[in-house]
Amino acid sequence: MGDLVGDGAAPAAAEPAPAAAACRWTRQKDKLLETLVARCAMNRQCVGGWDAIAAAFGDDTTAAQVEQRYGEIAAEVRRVMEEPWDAEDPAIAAAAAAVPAAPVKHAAAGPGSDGGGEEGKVVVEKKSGPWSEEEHRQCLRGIEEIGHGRWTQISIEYVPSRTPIQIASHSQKYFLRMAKPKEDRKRKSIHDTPYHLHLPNAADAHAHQQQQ
DNA sequence: CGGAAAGCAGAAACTCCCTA
DNA sequence: TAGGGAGTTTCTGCTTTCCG
Repeated sequence: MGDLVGDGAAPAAAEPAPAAAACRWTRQKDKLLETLVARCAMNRQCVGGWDAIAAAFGDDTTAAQVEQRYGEIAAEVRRVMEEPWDAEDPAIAAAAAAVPAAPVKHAAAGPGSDGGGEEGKVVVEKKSGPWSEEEHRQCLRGIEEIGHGRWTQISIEYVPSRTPIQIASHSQKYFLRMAKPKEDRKRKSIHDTPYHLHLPNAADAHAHQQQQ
């Protein structure tokens, strides 16, 4: 791995852009854009701004094109988040896929997992051990707002201190506990933390899990 | 267009820690 | 001290993407 995403495929370089305004956005470029923007957001600093991001593409993509494209993606995400949740709606699924993603998961990988020498790479420390109430609440919030099963996005946007695997595992335990009658809960746990989200999908998700 | 590879998510087993 | 709960790890299957 020598780059952020895309494996250095230089995606858009294959096809000459006829005009700057007609920049061709491939899925890979979108993903790279999301990653770069997320890096800026997570660092709370964006040295170079859109110019720097545009330069990172290594082709003739301009800062204006980058900004416009990100605006489109962000608008779509906002639209989805503001609408009533309907998991059946394919448009929502598509928009969810466009939510900015950062390469933070790599930070949780074992030693030597990064190729090394990647300057500026986002390194978010992933803690282990007991979950705090705040992490638990954020996790539930992520499940409620993004949806069950999108652990990677929940990790990025709601619980950056935990890896997607940790979140999946934690939610697995949570739903198992929720499935238990209260009288059977002999000990209190973090899962009993009073975050009263209605979790329309929580029960469904668990039922779904049980089916599979 | 078909096959191969990679990534992601689900499920379950294992281990450790804490509470009764 | 024993049992239960929580966190981690690993395996498996599915989906998506890339390459010939």
